Amino acid sequence: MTDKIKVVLVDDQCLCRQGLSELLSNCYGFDVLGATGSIDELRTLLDQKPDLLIVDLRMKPLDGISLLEQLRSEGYLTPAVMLTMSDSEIDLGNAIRAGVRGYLLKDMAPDEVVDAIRRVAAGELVVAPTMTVKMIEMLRGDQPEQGPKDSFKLLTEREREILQLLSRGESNKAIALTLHISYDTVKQHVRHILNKLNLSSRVKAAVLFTKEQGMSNNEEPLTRN
Amino acid sequence: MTDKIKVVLVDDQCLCRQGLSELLSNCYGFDVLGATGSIDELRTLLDQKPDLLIVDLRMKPLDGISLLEQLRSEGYLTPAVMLTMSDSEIDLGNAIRAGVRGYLLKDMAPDEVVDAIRRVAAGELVVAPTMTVKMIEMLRGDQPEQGPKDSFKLLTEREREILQLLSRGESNKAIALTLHISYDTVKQHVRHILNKLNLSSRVKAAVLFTKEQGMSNNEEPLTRN
DNA sequence: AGCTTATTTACCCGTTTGGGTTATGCTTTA
DNA sequence: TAAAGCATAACCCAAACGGGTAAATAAGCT
Repeated sequence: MTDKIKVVLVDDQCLCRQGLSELLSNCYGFDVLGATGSIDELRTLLDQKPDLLIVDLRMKPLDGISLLEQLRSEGYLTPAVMLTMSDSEIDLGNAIRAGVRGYLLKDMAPDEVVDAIRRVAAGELVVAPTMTVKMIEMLRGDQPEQGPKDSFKLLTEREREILQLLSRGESNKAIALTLHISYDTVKQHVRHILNKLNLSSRVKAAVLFTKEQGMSNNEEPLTRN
Repeated sequence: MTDKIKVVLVDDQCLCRQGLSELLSNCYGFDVLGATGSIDELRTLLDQKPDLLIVDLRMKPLDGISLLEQLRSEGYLTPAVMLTMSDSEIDLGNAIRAGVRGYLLKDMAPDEVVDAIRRVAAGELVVAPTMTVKMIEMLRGDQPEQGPKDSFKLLTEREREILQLLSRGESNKAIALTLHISYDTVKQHVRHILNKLNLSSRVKAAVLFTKEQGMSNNEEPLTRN
């Protein structure tokens, strides 16, 4: 008989943490070393050499993927499963590229989750059934995905216009003045941009856009203020 | 006898605006069409076809240079004088590149200012005496300036490290976690970065850095959250 | 005539930023 | 030894931002 599977849960939402912790603790074969939303606490838990990390994707201030990348860069290579609410293929892609061994959805049935985790621990690579469809679409090149360039096509003309100003470092208020529209409208556009590009801050949007734009146009320097 | 010089003052600080307005109004040969800190009001003033704009550099939300660029792009080519507190050679450089006909300092003696404005209106290109030194230094290549690449040399190693994370879209809190230092320390570093690069927002810093970095390293995609 | 999408505006709320200031160790340089 | 620079940290405050929600108008498609 194999040893119990030692898992550590990382989620900044206390409820999910506790829920899954309960669930796994009551299942045969699991040893929940700890459940935390704090990186520092996570580090101490890692000393107990878990077999598997179960990580939430959307966390503040550091999302699951960045967290994993950081741990990897520090030498912690413990396999990880992403457990998240997001059914976005973009998130899935990012997670896979970050090397997770599983991508599970929080709305899966409890036993499905447990089963999936068990399979990952056994070495399988498990993706939530709902997501496999999206994976196939991605691979089939339905939307070649990958290239963020394509993401920009999702934006409307106006949104691209705003993204451009945003990428020049202009504040929402400044953009409003420039385009002669209200501050609230700009905010709304920015919200849409962030949603469509699946980003969470204007800085990321600006950087992404800048990279894609290429340094083709190096005209005006960024000005103070 | 020539007509009076029709000037429009643009400054978001009411005091300076009024002060200069008073000053010029009491001088022979000036016709102050208006003094405003609002862009909309400025537009209506422009209908009176001023001969000269006197613009402050540091204004919120749109700085003087951006403002000028915007006006230029709309077809208003009225000559402009920059009147500012900043004795930074970087600001001077930006202003000159933006095509201002004069760069004056707010701490110049009143009659000097008036005189300088008169000369600009007459077609001269006037730079505050204090600043000419800096101009010469710039030209002499003391710091070849220009290339923002050089600006980064002003940053310490730590600051560059933080700028890099900042340019990945990480929040101050996330950077703090990543580097295992306090949130306040990160803020302090960011402040220094913005000061040294003469920028006013992390977005500008991120974009600048991204452009300089070149898209050489396209590894990790920006992740949600 | 309905339906969808794009654009616009507004309000509320909590978090993040930017700026000012102060201060303590540590290293390097004058 | 003194001065200067760096990394660290803390506190305060006002402004900006991100997210949720709602809604009005216009244009286009079915």
